Amino acid sequence: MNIKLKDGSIREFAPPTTVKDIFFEISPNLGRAAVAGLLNGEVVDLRTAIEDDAELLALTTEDEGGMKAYRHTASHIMAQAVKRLFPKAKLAIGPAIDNGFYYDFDVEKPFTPDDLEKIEKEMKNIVSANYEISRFELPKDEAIKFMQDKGEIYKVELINDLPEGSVISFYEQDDFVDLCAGPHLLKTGSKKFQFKLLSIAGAYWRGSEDNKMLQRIYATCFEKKEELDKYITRLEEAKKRDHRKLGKELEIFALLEQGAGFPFFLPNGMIIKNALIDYWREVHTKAGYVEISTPIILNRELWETSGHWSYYKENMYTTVIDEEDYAVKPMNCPGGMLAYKIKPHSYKELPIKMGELGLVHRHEMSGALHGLMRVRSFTQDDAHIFMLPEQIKDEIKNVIHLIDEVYKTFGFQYHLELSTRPEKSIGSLEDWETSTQALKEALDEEGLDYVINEGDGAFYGPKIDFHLEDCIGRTWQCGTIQLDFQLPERFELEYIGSDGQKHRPIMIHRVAFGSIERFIGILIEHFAGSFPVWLSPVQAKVLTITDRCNEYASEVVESLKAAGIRAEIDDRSEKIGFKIREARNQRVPYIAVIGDMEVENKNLNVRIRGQKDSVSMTIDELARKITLVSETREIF
RNA sequence: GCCAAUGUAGCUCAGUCGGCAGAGCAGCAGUUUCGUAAACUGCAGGUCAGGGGUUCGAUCCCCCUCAUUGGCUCCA
Repeated sequence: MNIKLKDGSIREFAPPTTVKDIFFEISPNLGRAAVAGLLNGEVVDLRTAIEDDAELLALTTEDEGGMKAYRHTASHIMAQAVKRLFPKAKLAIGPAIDNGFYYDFDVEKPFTPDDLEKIEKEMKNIVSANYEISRFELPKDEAIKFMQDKGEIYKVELINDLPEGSVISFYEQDDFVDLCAGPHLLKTGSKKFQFKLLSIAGAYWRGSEDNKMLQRIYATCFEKKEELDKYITRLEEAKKRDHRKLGKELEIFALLEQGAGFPFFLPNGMIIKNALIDYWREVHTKAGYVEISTPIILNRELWETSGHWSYYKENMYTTVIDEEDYAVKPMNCPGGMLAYKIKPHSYKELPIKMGELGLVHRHEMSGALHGLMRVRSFTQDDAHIFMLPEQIKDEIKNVIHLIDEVYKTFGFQYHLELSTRPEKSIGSLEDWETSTQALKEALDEEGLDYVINEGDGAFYGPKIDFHLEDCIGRTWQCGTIQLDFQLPERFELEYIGSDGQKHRPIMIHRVAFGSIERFIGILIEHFAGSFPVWLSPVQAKVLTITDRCNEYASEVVESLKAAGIRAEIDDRSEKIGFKIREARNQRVPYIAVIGDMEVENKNLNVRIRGQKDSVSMTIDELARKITLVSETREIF
């Protein structure tokens, strides 16, 4: 395990043997440093133990394991506070999570925001009291009885599920005892906890909607006040960038109650959407794709062939017309399969890359809808690639390159995940093996890092997912490359090989944006509304200082428009400061101001977004600059 | 779908312990002609999400519906 030392350097660390044994016994799941553990039968602060070791200087809580112990101890403190205030509350689980922790409770009445304040206050009392935290173990039957006596039915269920003979540990602070694998800090006030209760939410017991819904309290927790503040500032920053807020302000899209989950795209939004589509076509044409368009509505027979009618029906919009069942497409694939089948294909044609910007509709659960990120109708930038088995690796590489090129255009960082065969799957083990191997080799040969998610693939084939990282560190799964063993079978796709025999092609689905609507949502947040020039709904705005300049200003706008630039005039009789404020709020990248001086000199005073000082230039200079920045899709 | 909260003017939000509904911004009409992030005056704008109930009277209390928001993956 690696330890971060006081001087910031990282070094390998073998825990002292006496600590090591217990250390891993206490926190088998962490596998990394904890802040507290057992040493010679006693709970100790491991950091002290480590500091005592001549070779080791410090184990910082920047180490994830350490932070986990903090957060988990904080969750116990919260549980204790809740038990004090609501003695009837039953405890479920309370793990540490990214940036904080939560605890699930079964309470008669759901918590209110007022309760949160009270709980937080009580937690602070517990921290101030600085209770010792001690650990004890019980055999399974006694552990069950212990929790039964306390009426903690959820804990009893948890213990029941633990394997026979396993060590069942409890942590106790003051009069509060909780079943827990640890690790924890030594005292409830070992360090002043920097926490803040964030929200109340319903959550099913063990995540299953068949179970009772419990009340979950989410909280954030850090070691240092500055870290907590930083995290809260980040949440606020994310809120400012929220695409739902900016989408409304910048008139990009609208969500109306007449169509929950069906976004309306407004003129500004359509400029962005069309610019993305133009770009998409440019990139795909260059990469040898052809484009098709398949119908939105198709009959039941097709969806039975594809399997959607039996497996996906509850998410599809269906209707009966002339006594025949129809469904609105939730995916483009079945139509794409039919398009391939329209004529016989020779091996010489493969690979065939058929792209489709397909509008799909899915009946998502009402509670899952979220702005443009989770909608019920969206455009997938889909493509199906039909190929020979020996073409898999190269084609995967081509797709990886293409998606990489697309993401770089927006300045996105991303990471890759490879998902392998799940337990329930179709296709022969041999097919899975060769195709998973092809995906791996493609990634390895490109020298790419990736995470492997064993058993996380689709039932019909392995896949590579692209997870975008936006500028405030959140990740979004967008691109995906999926092999599919199912549809070519179901649709009996064929090609004629060099042997004159019929063979089944290998097929992949892939998307780069994923959903154009969602991608726009991500772009809004990534750029905080300040889109690159090529996507900006208004690229240049011409502002007049007095009415005397209106005529010249109109000429300027006309010549910018003639150069293919999206330009607008603001010749209202308002003060220049006011007009500039509005143009800036609209995130217009080039603001040209025209007063008597500019009319006389036949030039412009231009403010470029993100630059402090304005510059003088001619109309031609501005037009050339915008055209260049737009064509190169520069980001600024 | 489930739990909870929310829904008042185009936007952001006050308000009514049940008695004719408010502000700022935006809009419109004037005035102002101004040099880099908010000029001034006036006008207009609402079946208080929709439906039902209780009441002399409901935007407010109760019920239903719709929509929105935070969650429903993190396993003692």
